[in-house]
Amino acid sequence: MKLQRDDAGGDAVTKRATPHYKVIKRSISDAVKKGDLKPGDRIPSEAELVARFNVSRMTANRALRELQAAGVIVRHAGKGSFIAEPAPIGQLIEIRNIADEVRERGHAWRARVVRNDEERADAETAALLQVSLGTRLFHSVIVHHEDDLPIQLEERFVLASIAPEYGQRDFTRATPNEYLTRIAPIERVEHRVSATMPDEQTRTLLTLATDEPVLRMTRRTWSRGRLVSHAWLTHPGSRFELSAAFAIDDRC
Amino acid sequence: MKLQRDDAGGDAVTKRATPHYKVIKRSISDAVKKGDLKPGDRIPSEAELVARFNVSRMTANRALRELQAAGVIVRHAGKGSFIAEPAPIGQLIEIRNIADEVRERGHAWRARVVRNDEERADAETAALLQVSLGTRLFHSVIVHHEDDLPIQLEERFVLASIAPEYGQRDFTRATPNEYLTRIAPIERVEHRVSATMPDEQTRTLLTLATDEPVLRMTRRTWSRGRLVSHAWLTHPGSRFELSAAFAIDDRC
DNA sequence: GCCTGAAGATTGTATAGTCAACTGCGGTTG
DNA sequence: CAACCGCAGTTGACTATACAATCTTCAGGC
Repeated sequence: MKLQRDDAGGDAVTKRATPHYKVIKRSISDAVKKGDLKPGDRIPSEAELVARFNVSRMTANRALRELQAAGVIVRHAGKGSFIAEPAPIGQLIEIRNIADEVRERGHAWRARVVRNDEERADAETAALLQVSLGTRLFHSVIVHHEDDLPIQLEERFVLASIAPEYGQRDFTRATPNEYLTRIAPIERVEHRVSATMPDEQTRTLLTLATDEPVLRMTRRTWSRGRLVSHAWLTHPGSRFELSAAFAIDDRC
Repeated sequence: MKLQRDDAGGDAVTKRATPHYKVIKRSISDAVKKGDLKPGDRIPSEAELVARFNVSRMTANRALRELQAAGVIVRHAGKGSFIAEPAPIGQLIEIRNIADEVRERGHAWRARVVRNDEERADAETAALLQVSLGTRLFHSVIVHHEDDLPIQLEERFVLASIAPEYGQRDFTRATPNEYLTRIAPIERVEHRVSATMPDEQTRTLLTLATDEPVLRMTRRTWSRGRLVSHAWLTHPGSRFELSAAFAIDDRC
């Protein structure tokens, strides 16, 4: 007695039945969105879903397991499944690759390499990269343009041992970020964003007005257990915005 | 011929076997981290995993399906499974509730409510909330302190119809954000972050030095299909940083 | 040479059942 | 009364099998 994929409705609609596990997922996350189910509420057990939707337990299990992975519900063996507290930890903002972002807006991305030298870590840079004095580093300064308008100043320090060819790369074609993510699998990234007033050199390179503040992002990346790169990404406050949208639907 | 949960090793270790599907997931994501598998590489099919790990196809399927959900691999019926491109869209930054954040740092959170009035939408606010002129709104201005030091100015407009008690709430105890997320299920949130110079009132309320820039976050939230709140969250550039760390391990 | 169609590989979905581990409850026992 | 035991409900992990949809490959026919 096999279900033939059109069991639920039974009437018209021969086009394409939605999978059973998705039907169950939707029925629950819709109830959450409508407010019928609130955080802490108990939801039907797998056995009850088996009876109500006429599916096997594996199918009900898959629906609930995916809802748990999405953070919609929490489950506990022996007790049951319950609606989760709503995203207790705040929202997320997306940080993109500057070149992709510019191109996606339909503009041309251009980069001017101000410097790209190999040097030995002094007191300051050794602290930044958590290495000992004299460690070989690359130090690059690049200005990124959107249609000839400078929108990002990138100053970056990279461990020479992890990226020996960094000094020879042509960063007018692909960003250091693109190069580094390709040669070294990134294990961890840390971002910090703050608003400051630029120093004289930054003001010149980004052609800023005298009173214009900048949005400065500090990005550190780890690979194979080591901190491999430290970058300051500086944007004119007037010509750049970090932005992101987050929709609950993504979780269902 | 049932496997008794200690099949793999067979020798010591009676403590607690890791589930088979997790063993498979780790073996693949470890190979990605070590660099043995690179983006675009083909990984064993479900049938091959069945043979290699001596599990049923459903178990191999679960491992691969979860790796796909995590964005580690991409799968295509008829072709096979392949290592995904490395997070093609950038990293994510976390945006937290200001009160939680302050408390987590071990400091006291305090709020001063500068105003919290009901008003009718004028041209400017009607545009912000995408409503018609004269719609009833609440308009609140709150200064958040970390141990008596002002760290956030929150100016917020809220649809009165969705939160009729907003004007009576005591926001020195719980933030508007906490209140709103409790009474209305949030469907969508949009954030924009930029660096600007503050106006005179902002400078006064946050006790800023004359040349100090601010980090301004614009947050809009939707509930039940409507834009219900528009907020400007303004931080002194010198006393606040958005930050976030992202580890690949989270996906496995 | 080129189109067609069959076969095989691969993933997607689903069923039916098993054993294990955890939780809460009620009844039994000391 | 309190401690213990066992049972029912629940989730977690797994097996074995089945059929459908999609894609590749290759042989056969024109």
